[in-house]
Amino acid sequence: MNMGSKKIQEKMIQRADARQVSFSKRRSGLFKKASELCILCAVETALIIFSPWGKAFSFGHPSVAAIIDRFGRPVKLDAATIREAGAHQETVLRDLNKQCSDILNQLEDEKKRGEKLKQMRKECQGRYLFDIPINELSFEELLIQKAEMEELMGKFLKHREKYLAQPGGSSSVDPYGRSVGH
Amino acid sequence: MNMGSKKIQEKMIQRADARQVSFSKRRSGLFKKASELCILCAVETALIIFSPWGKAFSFGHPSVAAIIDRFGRPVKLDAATIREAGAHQETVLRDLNKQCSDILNQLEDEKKRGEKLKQMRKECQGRYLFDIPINELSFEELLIQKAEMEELMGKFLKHREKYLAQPGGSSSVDPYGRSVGH
DNA sequence: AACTATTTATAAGA
DNA sequence: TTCTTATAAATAGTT
Repeated sequence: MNMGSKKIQEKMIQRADARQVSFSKRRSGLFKKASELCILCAVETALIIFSPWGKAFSFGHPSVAAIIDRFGRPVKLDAATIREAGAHQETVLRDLNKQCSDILNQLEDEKKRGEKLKQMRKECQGRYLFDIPINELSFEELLIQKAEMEELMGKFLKHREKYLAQPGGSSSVDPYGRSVGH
Repeated sequence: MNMGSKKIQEKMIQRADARQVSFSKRRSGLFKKASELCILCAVETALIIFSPWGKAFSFGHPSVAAIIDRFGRPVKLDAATIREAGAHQETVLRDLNKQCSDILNQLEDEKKRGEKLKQMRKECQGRYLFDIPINELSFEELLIQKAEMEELMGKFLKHREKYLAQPGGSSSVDPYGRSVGH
């Protein structure tokens, strides 16, 4: 029987290979949850994970450094701070959250698009198997494929641009040059 | 219809009250996941969340400060705090971490225990309704109950042992005295 | 990496 | 707020 996600464990997973796999899965799950929390609830979050081999994985919204900075400062909750926060935070967070949202959405789109491409490739192979070479695809079909490829490339570039332009959110490299885990 | 956990959202929850509730739930879920990751996969993790009102919630194994330190940034602790905490801080945090871990895992046990107790009470009531007072439970039944209690206690002790043998856990209080959210 | 049986998380509703 | 419940999401073991 496939045990599925069997009852929650309460101690270290003993088998090293299973532990490594679980680490991968759970790490990615944790990053996803953290990202969702930021987006859904308009909060700021930093998450740092050190693998057993000392590799750091991090996520930060708006950035790990910003959160750590803020964390290292004594909590300031005077009237002025509250006013200030009330006036600007909602707006700023809304913007950042939207950017984050967009990226997540685009990720979904890219996934779908990837599936489409895979499907298309499969169909081409299918044609070939039925003795209809790819180069006999109709001109219209080729145009459509070209347009789709271009759209895909465009989206990808746009996505990259946005990512690079963005000050925080989930970055692919943090201020210390470590890679990010999701 | 109860919508349950409807399809994942991709943007900020609009209604403030729902957002607050979701924040509570997801924050606690995130802390739980982080704690599980630490325990199951033997890794070190720090998680900091700032609510929209500036309140910090943190989790760290072995401690938030240790992780931030390791992450490559000097922890901003003022001299007074450091002197005050002195050589014992790490140890104290470790203990607190352990306690927190224990609580998480004991929650499950306690739930079970509660169910069992409820069941037992129900059975007793049933007996009473049939005019068989509790104190007339057969000797065998009492023995069984005693054995069950002992099994529970044994489980609890074993569980505790396991944790004490373990080097770290999750923290309930950070170096700045902020409360932890789970 | 993909699958799937299960467990866990959680959005609404009471 | 806490509990319940329907449903979505995560994930351990398998292939």
